[in-house]
Amino acid sequence: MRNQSFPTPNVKSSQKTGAIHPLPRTFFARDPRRVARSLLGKVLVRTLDGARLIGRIVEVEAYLGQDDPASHSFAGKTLRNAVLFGPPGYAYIYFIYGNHYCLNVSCEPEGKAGGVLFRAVEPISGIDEMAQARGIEIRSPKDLPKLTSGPGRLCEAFRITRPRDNGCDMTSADSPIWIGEDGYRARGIQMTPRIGITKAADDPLRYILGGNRFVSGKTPRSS
DNA sequence: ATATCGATTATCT
DNA sequence: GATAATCGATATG
Repeated sequence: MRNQSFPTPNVKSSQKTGAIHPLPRTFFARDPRRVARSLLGKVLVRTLDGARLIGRIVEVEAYLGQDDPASHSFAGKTLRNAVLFGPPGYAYIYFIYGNHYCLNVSCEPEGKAGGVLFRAVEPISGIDEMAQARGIEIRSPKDLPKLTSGPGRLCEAFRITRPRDNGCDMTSADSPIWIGEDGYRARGIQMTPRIGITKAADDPLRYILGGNRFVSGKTPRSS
């Protein structure tokens, strides 16, 4: 049995994509809060083994660097977090809980730490490959969020690992992982506290497209 | 419906 | 030796 895309007679606007242009490095050379907000509605592009996986960014978190106790860069530069202190627009990938990888992009000018964590994307293209990478079967549209809703899930779906992908340039369409802009306009942006942290847990540094069903966490049900 | 828990390892104290 | 920017499974109301 193989996974199969189901027909999409009425494609939503968020799932359409025309020409995709990479974001310039200056986009990332800013405060992670502004980068995070600006990244909503952009697309994450993964090229691997001739396949192109695309997801629209619907949930991110800002990590501020040396002033932010929740940031990996809070205690200073180490081998692990070096990318966060380097130039903007590069992939910082870490391994967590003995199980999962998580993807960030470095922000701020070189020398100042900061990053944005990718928490969820809406699958746009390469759904069969994502399902295979996740080891799950998509039987209905209800199953789609299991592919990429959550930082560990999206890395598994896009086959992103630290040994292979840490430090890769995310501003070039020639990179295996990059971020692009396709004309889509984000709407309904909301801010909430970040997920899964114990320090600075109340700061509203999580940015989501409100109402988008691919945002991680419990799906709100109407009464 | 929510709550709790085990997996499994890089990194830092 | 303890912890962690998570996930999926299981238990319980």
